[in-house]
Amino acid sequence: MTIYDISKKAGVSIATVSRVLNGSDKVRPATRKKVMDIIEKYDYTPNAFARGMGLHSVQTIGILCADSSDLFLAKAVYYLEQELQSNGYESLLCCTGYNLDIKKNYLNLILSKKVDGIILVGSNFIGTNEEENQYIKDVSAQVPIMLLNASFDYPNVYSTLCDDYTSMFEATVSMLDAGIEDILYLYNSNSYSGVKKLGGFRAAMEAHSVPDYEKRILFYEGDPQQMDDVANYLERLSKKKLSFHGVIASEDPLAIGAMKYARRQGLCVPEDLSVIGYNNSMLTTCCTPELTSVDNRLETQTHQLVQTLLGVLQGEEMPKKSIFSGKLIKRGTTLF
Amino acid sequence: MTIYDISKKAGVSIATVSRVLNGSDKVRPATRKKVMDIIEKYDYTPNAFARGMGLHSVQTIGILCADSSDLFLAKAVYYLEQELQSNGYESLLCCTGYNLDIKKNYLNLILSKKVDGIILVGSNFIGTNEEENQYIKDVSAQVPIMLLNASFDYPNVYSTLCDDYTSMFEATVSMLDAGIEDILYLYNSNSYSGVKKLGGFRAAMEAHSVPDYEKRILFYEGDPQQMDDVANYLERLSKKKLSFHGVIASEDPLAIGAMKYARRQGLCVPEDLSVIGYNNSMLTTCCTPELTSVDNRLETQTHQLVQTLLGVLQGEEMPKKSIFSGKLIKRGTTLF
DNA sequence: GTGAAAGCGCTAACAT
DNA sequence: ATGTTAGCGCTTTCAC
Repeated sequence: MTIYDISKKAGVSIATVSRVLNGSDKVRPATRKKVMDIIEKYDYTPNAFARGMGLHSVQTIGILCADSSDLFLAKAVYYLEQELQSNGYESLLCCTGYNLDIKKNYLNLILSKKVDGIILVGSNFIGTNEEENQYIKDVSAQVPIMLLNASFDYPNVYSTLCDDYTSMFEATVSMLDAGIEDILYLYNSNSYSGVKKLGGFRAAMEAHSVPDYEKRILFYEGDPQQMDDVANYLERLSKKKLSFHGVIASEDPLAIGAMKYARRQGLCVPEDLSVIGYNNSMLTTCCTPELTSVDNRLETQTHQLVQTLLGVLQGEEMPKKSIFSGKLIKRGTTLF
Repeated sequence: MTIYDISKKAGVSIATVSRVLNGSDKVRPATRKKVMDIIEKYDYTPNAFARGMGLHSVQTIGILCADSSDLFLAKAVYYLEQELQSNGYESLLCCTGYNLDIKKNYLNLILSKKVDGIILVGSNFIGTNEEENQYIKDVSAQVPIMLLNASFDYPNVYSTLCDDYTSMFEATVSMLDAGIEDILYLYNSNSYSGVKKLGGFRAAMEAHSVPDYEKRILFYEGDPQQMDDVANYLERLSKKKLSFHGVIASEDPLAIGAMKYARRQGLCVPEDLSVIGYNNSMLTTCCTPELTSVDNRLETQTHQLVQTLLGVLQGEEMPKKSIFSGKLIKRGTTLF
């Protein structure tokens, strides 16, 4: 069923059908109804490809994320999808994995679909050196690039993020103020936000003149979602006489791993060990005691990101960078 | 930059460029190289819309799921995406929400993109009466429909699922055999698999001649992910003198809610209350004790689904229905 | 207000 | 092995 079939059945030209389809006001109501009836009767839907060819925009946004099964990313994608949808945009999702070359390919692939803009979800799309980020510069020449939870200063690139540095700084200070100085910092990513968080932690330790804190900063290599493995890792560590009475993790699952470790060691949380997670995911309320965690206001972020994008697409001047402060949600794994 | 520009610069016809682009073997290597060089030099990417118009297939599969932030669905989507990708297919994801009309719209929308097949993730796409499922019949006339975790017998509709009936039957029997008869069955969906699970539970109760079990079958109306609310719900219930020493839930979060309830009441899990969840999600290892749960072999399912789809697309005759048995993963919330 | 006709960029059948 | 050309289904001038 094509526009020709419909026009024939309705006794009008294809131009008129097209006008009805696109809501032009230059169609007599009677004609419109006649055409609409046929369209509905035959359940006709215009071919998106043919349509996209003529059109400049097809009201579609490309969303790239490394792993849609990650709790944080999945939620972000969901919010974005909903927000875009309610603004009349469709979204095209690609899960790229964490490999740089594959990410590049996907970016080009999604670009060839004539998307109006691209959202990169998660800070893992931004590398630390210029060369790594070249592919973003290239693409930004064609469509606006929106970064969620990352920042990159370049024309036509817009960033929306949580102030992870300050959030982590404050979370750390809370723990220090509670008298815990031997804090283990557990992280698993050197992404943009990963670096910021670590920076915040270090700054807090410096500000409190904690001696020798670097030895308690640990990069966890494995899959953080395997919380038992995280616990194993910490057990091995404690045998090496590295003592700690607090754990701050860059992600909730790592924090849960620390809680598992504590349980195995017969340590009480929070009396013997305080734990703070990050992301305020649903995991925080699954464990006992419930996990104190930093909320990075994901929903606020996604909302703002889409608003900025819509503005940009309408040619308005929009802020290049929107930063929201995070918030420590105090639950049962901390005494303060 | 179009195929015409490239052909001009390379001094060949557009047909030759097209052949190079599509990897035809009827191009002399020298010609191919000449064209490729130009393509790379100008960083040319063919227009996907123009391409899609000519082509019959664009190697794209539409994936519909109600809510990509649901732990189970997110994981399913992820596996599917990876599997399709490694077989040379792209995927187009839409999150539809749970409203029937919106789901229908999305189906049509995704169809208009000329996808080669459509995967409906989660049993909430299949209703209990014929009329609800009409939209699936309509679409199946055009492309194969793959159902994950649901079943619907109709031409060109293929189902891949876990034998939820038997899995739930066996899980229930395990608990009954352990001497617990007053089991609370907590569920929140009357979807295809929801109905199967409940059926399995009932059958087990019948088989053990448990009296009066219907009064302990409870439909939870709220959002199961809000586990505190689930606990509240159960507290209200226990005040109404409904006693139970076991909880079987149709989803892990509901089971976690039950564990929260137990803790508030000062009940020990599993000594005073046994709990079984469903889906074997990552939540099962977040709580204490860890949650016994039914594993529905999601990865096996998604693998099989994609294999079946690929077969169908190649015109092979494939099984209309693939059923895998689930498995009870015993952890700390049960004594058996 | 409506129709005729010229593209949009590509694929594929056909011709050479 | 390569070129020519007719569509694919739609949008959008430009006439009427």
